[in-house]
Amino acid sequence: MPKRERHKHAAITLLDVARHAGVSPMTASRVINGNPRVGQELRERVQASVQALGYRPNLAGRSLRTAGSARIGVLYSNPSAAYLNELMLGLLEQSSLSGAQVLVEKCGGISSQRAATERLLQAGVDGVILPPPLCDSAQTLRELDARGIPVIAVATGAPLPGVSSVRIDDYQGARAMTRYLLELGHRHIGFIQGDPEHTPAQARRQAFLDTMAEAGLEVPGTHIAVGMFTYRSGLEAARQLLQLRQRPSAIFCSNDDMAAAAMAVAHGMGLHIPGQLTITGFDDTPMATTLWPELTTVRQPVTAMGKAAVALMLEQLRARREGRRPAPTDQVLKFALVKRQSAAPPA
Amino acid sequence: MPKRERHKHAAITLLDVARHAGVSPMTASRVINGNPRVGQELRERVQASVQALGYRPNLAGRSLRTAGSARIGVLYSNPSAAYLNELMLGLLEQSSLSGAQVLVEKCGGISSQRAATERLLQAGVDGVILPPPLCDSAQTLRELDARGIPVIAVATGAPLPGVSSVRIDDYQGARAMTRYLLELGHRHIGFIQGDPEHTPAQARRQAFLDTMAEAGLEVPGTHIAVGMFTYRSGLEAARQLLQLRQRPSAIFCSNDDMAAAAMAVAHGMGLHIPGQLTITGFDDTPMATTLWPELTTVRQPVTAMGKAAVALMLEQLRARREGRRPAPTDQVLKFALVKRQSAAPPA
DNA sequence: CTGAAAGCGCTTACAG
DNA sequence: CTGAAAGCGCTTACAG
Repeated sequence: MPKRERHKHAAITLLDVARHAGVSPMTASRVINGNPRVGQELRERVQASVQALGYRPNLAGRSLRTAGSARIGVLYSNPSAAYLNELMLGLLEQSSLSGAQVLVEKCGGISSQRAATERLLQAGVDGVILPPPLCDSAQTLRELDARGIPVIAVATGAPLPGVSSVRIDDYQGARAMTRYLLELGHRHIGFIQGDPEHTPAQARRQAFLDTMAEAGLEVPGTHIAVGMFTYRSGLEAARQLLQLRQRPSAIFCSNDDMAAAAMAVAHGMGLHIPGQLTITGFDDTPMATTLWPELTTVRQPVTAMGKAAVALMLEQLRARREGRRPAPTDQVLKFALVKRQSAAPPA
Repeated sequence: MPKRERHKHAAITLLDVARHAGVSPMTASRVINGNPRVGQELRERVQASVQALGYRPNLAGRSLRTAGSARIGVLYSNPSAAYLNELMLGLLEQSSLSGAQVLVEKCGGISSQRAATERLLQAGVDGVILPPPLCDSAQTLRELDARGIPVIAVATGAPLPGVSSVRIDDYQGARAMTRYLLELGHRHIGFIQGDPEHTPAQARRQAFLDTMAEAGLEVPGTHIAVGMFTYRSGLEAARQLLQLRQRPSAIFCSNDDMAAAAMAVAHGMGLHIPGQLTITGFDDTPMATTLWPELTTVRQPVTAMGKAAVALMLEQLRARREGRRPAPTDQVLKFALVKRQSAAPPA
């Protein structure tokens, strides 16, 4: 086959594998997809052929039949660039793996939510993924539900009944961080909270207060500063906390951006971190490892959450196609307390 | 058709459009792909139908025939998380649009480059995209070339002859920034350079020196500090520059991470930015708008570069398939000088 | 300029 | 447990 010769790296196809193993394409397909209804011997022969030929499935071919042209809309409104970036990475990676198509729409205010939703529906999306803060927008959720479009809320702090979600347990995450600070010996801990309208901010704050209370520690109102999750708001909040007569020995910030700001303020005041002041964050964005000292924070696996959201959506669409009614799923991924250099016992 | 009724949002297919317009699927396809060999009237009818039905092509179907299962390898070694993130976004977006498949391999040292390359070839990739710093690795380039695998170098500072690349003009970018600082009235400008082994670092440095020389300004050796593109190295370099007897009134940092570090150091010394000190960066990463004051920097369109790299690769693969010998292309995207709040005239 | 036929690689029913 | 047939949505030759 001279035509094949020309491009030396023509990809191996399922047919090649089947021939090499001496089975039908169907059997090869079953083995590759982990279908258990295949005899031991054939299974092994196919697996060996896959190895030998270095076979990798062609996703276009697969998706044409399977996830079959599933279209997933992403409606976002105003998250941080870094966050959306990481999320999209997971979304695109998984959809490219599963052969689904991703359509992205941005919307500004509430008014344009309607228009953006319309555009997505017009394009024939089968389901919609909602990153924060839209994941908590009752209006958007209602509208999509009315059209019969399945929705996955990503990173909500309080999943609504009937809505599927992919998230971490913000409450437990903030609890773990608070406990860690207590274990280090801190007693006067300041807290910078995030946008009060966002459910994750609420959960993190509540966890902090509860955990302190359980340890028998009272948190004076002055030790809670309200930020908006932005660096700039973090500057203001940190100044507030660090100018107190009795300065806290540690500041727990509701996200990394505000922690970075707190660090800048502390450095500006000549405070050594973590020698004189412990600062911790939440999210583990790329910024956390850029800073010096590197930030102790709670890792939120954003990319993995993006992948999970697509996988979950595909699963639900498949269920619908088969006539089942998929139950709303609340998928909670694991957070991790990442100990770096910005936290230490109090002086 | 009861089956169709069940999922209300079944996507419109090319066949639907063709029927709606009363033409053959082929004609519809031609119109959608901008093929000029279609009569005016049919063209308009098809376009109207596309609008009316809200048709969006199914990429899986298309790619199966066209970009036809093209596989693009990405071999990366050690860039910053934020950079890789942004680049991958473009890579995945474009490949998902074109229906190409992306396979990613990470390699550590030089030794593992061979192994990683092997793995990609084994998987049947048709071409390889090389982000920095691998884009400048003569060894990797040679190896892939020997196998007849086309390569696209991304963001190299000095494209090698015979190698296709997608990049910005680092020299002109750094030149524009230097000119801007001169226009603001700065004469004593410090420079923090990046990893001396990286070609973009070299180009940026040379542009700074040349532009200063053209303005008749001598740059004392003490005004050049060597960093490694990392935040941490930026701290050290900034301290060095700010402790000079005659402190520069502006510091031009070779990337945003080091600029963020310089800001932290300056704030630590109680210097007001930009009132007492101007600081500028390069790249325009998400960090640039997180900081306060927001960073004046040179925007490198990383996501667009990722898209362009995939598009270029697909074009070259197509040329090969058709028997042509694609000439090496050096695609230079536009940078932009982004003026924010960290730069101002000297006091 | 327009269209009928075939096929990209894979998997879903349908048989045995 | 295994396989022959058909088709997902699109586009590439091949005709006219």
